[in-house]
Amino acid sequence: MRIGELATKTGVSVRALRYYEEQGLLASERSESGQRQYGEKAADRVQLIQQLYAAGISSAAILEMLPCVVTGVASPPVLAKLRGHRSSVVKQIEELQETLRKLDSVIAGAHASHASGVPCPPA
Amino acid sequence: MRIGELATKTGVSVRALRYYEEQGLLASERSESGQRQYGEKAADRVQLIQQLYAAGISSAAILEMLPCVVTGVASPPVLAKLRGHRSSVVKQIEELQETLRKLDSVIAGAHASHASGVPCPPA
DNA sequence: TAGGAACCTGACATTGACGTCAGAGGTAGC
DNA sequence: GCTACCTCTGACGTCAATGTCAGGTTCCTA
Repeated sequence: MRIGELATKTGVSVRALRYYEEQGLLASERSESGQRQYGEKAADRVQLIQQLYAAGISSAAILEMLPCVVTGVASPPVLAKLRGHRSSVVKQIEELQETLRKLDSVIAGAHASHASGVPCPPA
Repeated sequence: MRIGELATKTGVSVRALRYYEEQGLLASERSESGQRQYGEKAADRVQLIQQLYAAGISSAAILEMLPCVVTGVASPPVLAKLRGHRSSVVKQIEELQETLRKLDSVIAGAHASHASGVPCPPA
């Protein structure tokens, strides 16, 4: 498929896909005329990239670990980095859960101002 | 306390603290000579701000919701936004958990390349 | 009271992941 | 072959949260 189709299929912009290629994260064949051609696996890879981005992992780090993640095989040094990322992801999850608790407590107690008219009472 | 102490206490840079004030997120008293003075509650607020930042919430949105989070009281329109943020936080957590599973499967299967010598086998 | 550390404001620089635009060429239905 | 849409490269713009620097003031300790 061409880049536009991959973009709509994955919900990622054309610009972003070209950026991924620029960073070495996403490969493409080229047609006679120079247009990018993607296979079916490309969509999965794009979503994987997005997922790693969402975990706060930089494109350089993703580049390093991507083949390992895809194949499920990594050497010890890379493995150490993967473990580092793992623990940072765990930490992020914990922090988000804490944030969630705070938001919930606000939401739960918020009925108190139904009639106040001000968006937030003064702190 | 002065800004440097708050910075070391919270692990947030002096520049960031001034930025928070600029955005209206963090108030300070000023000494006779114009230096910022913070009370004890400031450290908690800074950590709360960081937490919300980490949840991907913009400074404008934080500004809007911060008094509510602090006081535990919000009006219906703000409440709706809080719910929106809540669900985005939930989604983030789910995505991170999925990422975690993938990282774990790589880490679990990675012994296979102990002797290979290459950081990552070709995809 | 001297001098270095900490603070002030203001402004420009940086980083990463894109957005956007220009100008040119490719593709596909009619 | 016309037309509308898609794609190409290259380059500059953006945005948010800082970093960093300059030039000056304030604080604290010996």
